[in-house]
Amino acid sequence: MSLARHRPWAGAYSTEALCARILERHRQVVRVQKTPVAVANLARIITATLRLSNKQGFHATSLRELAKASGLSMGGLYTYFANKPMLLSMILGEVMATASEVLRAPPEAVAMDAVAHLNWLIATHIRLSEAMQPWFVFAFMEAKSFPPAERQIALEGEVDTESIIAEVLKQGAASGVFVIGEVGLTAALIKPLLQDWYVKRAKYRKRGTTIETYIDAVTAFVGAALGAGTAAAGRASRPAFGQG
Amino acid sequence: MSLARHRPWAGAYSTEALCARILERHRQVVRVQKTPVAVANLARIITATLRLSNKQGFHATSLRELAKASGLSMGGLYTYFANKPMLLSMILGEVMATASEVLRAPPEAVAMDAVAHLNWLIATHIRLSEAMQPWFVFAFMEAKSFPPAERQIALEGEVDTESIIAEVLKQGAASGVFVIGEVGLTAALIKPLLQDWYVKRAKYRKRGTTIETYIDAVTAFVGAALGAGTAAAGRASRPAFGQG
DNA sequence: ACTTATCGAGCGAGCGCTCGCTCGGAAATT
DNA sequence: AATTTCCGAGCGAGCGCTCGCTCGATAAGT
Repeated sequence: MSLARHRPWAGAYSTEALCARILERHRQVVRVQKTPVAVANLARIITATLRLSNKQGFHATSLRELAKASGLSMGGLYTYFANKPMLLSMILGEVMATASEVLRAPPEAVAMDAVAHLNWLIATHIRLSEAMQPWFVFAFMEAKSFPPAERQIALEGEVDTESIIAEVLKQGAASGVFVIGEVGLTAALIKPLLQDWYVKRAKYRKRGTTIETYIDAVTAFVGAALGAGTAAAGRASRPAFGQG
Repeated sequence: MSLARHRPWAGAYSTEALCARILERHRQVVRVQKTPVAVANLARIITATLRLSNKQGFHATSLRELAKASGLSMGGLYTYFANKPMLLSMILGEVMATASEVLRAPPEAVAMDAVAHLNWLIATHIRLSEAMQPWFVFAFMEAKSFPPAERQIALEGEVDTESIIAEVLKQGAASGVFVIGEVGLTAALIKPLLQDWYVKRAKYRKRGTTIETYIDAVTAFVGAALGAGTAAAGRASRPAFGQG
């Protein structure tokens, strides 16, 4: 399937898989012992949290609503987290960890060539944010109304992504394939182009823009802006996903 | 002063001026009769609302907090709006109206040339969002957790700006100064570059990026992406502000 | 000039309600 | 029988919002 070829992580980044990782990370606070039960319920809780929060905001979502939507009771919820902010923190942490992990592991073939590497970063970031769309929207929208400690994590996530981009830009500028004024600032400008796909998803859906079209558009736009010789080289990144 | 030259609206878009316009628009709901008193108090209320909401979210800001911060009482607040959502709506409406008004009134000299027009749009949008920074942040962050009717207004504002950009792109593409795949999608990609300045202001402040640097960077980035012959033409837009 | 009547602006305790969170016991599993 | 899981009524706190009230300024009456 072409869909599978483009999203080799369809399984690896399913809600179930992500919740299993969250459980690992918070084993001492989740009071339910049986792992399969815990993962299943966590998945129901987090699915409901993402759905309701992305509609009306995390703060405006009450635990009673959440209990009803997830099929657990008030008390049941509290066997999975100690308090409401911690639920937020669980989701946020998982998004940050996964994003950093994925973006820091480019295929070898791609890492050698700055243009290919940048195009891979663009495509990968957008596809990952598509696979984990509700998670990314949540992290983006809710991060600011968070206690300082956790907000710091979110901020670092943003800076982290940018520094990955900046690193590639630096290499490309050094080898002469990119023409860039200031590397850091240019990386900062590329980031919102990647985020727009999930932040304003409704808009693109209404426009009828597919993810492939969007990736191609961003790749071409950024490529042209950086003076990369062949913007068409963007296409080189796609087959690389097939081997995942 | 160079600052005044770059922001001829420093007075026209002050909190006081904006609140005076809000008062006009909502005369029948504000029960305070004396205009100077009403404007002054509206300004205190809205300043406090923007400050608290941008820190912790509108929903998380209670009217008791707001009363304390604005120097009015609970009852006093309710002589200026009928209910809490309406306070939100007042602010949102003012941002949308002002943005549309300003962006739809380019200087004549600029409107003739697509490149100059686009660069003027970029610079103007960024400078307006700087002058009204708390307002823009508020509109961006709070719009989604709003009743359908008002959310629609926010959405239309977004679409409105994009269609202004798209119109200029279309002209430029027709006259051959821009090389653009799909006009609508390209306009959609330019928008987040304008928004990033106020959405992630903390980041740019930390980087030490000035607004002039940012405008130049976006202008150059977009210019190059569109294949506009002289990206340096961006500078032509700035003196035009002096005449305001 | 002095008194009195009127009024609009502002106050804040208190209403009904929902919030996040707890805990003793029922139900299910082993 | 023992242990684990899950339930949901109930707690105090805080919410948006109301309303009877005070008070200083202005207007009217003398």
